[in-house]
Amino acid sequence: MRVDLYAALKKYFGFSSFREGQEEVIRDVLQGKDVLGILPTGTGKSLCYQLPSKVMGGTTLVISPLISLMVDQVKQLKSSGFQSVTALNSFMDKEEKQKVMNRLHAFSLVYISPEMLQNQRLQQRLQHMNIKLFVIDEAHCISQWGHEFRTDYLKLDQTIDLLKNPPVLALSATATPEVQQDIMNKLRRPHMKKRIYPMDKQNISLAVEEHLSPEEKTERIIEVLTKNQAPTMIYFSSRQWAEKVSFELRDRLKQRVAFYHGGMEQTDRMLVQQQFMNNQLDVICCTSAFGMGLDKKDIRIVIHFHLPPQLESFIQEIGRAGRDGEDAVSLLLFTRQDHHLPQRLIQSELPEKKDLNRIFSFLQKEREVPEDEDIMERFQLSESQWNFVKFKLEEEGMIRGRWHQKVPSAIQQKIEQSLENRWVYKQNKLTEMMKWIYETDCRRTSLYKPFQEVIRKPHVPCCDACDFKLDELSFCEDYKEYKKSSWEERLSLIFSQGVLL
DNA sequence: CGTCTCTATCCTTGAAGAACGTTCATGCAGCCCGAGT
Repeated sequence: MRVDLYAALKKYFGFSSFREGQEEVIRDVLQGKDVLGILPTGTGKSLCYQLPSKVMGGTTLVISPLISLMVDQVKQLKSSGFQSVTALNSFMDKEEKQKVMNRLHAFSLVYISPEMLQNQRLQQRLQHMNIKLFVIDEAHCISQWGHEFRTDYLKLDQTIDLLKNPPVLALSATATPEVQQDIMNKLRRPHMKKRIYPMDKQNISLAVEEHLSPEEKTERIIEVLTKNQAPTMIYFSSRQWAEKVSFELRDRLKQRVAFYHGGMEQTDRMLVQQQFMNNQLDVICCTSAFGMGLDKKDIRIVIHFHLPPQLESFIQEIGRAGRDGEDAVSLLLFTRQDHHLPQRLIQSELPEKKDLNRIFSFLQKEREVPEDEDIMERFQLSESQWNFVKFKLEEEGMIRGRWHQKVPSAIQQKIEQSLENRWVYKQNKLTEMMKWIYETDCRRTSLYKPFQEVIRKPHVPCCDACDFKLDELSFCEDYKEYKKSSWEERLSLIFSQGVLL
């Protein structure tokens, strides 16, 4: 198929040139290749499937991890003139869903969650459609969330088969070679065309500091944010701490501070995010719930109050700073005890060997698989722990719906082995993170080395091991600009962004 | 000495009620039946 890509780009999107990587990915996709695209945030990953979808016709299916991401995308596309776009999700009422389902073939872009994709009715519907392209947005979720947390991410390969193997495009902003391989393995597409672009941020200075206690960390944050006033994110691994520190900061800083985590009401979450976007809040104390799909360009400071469980998470989180290309800073604060928290999180995520054995012998006796809640209650398992076991049993064909078999010892051993591997993997990831915080050589080099061969020279002071001194830093954002604007301007800003629900 | 933890989606298999499109499978015990000794 010969297409004038530039004409199409101009016609449908109004741009006259591509950003780095877009054209290469699109050409591969149009040639029907399976593509793994790792493009840095802000390069417009969505264009990589939106343009092909226009050119190829038929339907492009986009797997997306968050309803809010899907809704944003659909809203944005519709406002720029793309009509045949939809997002199937649980927020739709029955009627609307039925309506969309009946004319699903008429949509050129369909956004959907991996969970909903497992719906049998939907699968049957999709089987008889002309699916031209299967896109996985935020594809690192396959590797990062698929194994325990959202195991439906590991079932995508089966669905792709069911759809008679359309070309697959997996997109992400951060993936180590290891994660890239895992994505390809889990999709059972070992020969994807790799389009990998550097992800080291040349405008972020890195600093790590050891402290003696959480209180000392808090004092340090107050010190830094008193001197530097600019949009700031502070990452926590605990909801409680996020709230606690946000109250403390609210009392003692000039800046407007709020917290954000997954335990909050949807409406509160949206409110906080919108306020932060509109510069009505300066500092957000958040857990990892905040960030994916966040498109604020002028975040200047990202602070880590706790240790992320792996370097990938850390890189993703600091990558939210300085998307406008201007100078930004990452500061990680740790104490000698801090590895306990990620350690406990790993434990709560994976079952133990004895849990496995108890489940196996239970299935030996029982006829039916109980409801998820019942089995979790019975064996005192977290959702992730049961998800892990359940998926492994399904993968081996031991469970299908309500039915199950007695698990032969060979398969028991196989599952035990994969559990063991997973423990080792997670443990190693944490160790890698720990090693990095005690690193004495250049932090930039050691941080990005696992991701890419060549690390580019930063445009800003590099890191605290090189030439960066946090105490000499002085961000002083000018908030006047916003405060001056009239209520009409502010209102139109709010309307143009739109709100979910 | 005791502390004590993150991330999201979906309610899918219905069965007597209007609007194209589609249609399928699991494990196992126990029973019946017919063939071979």
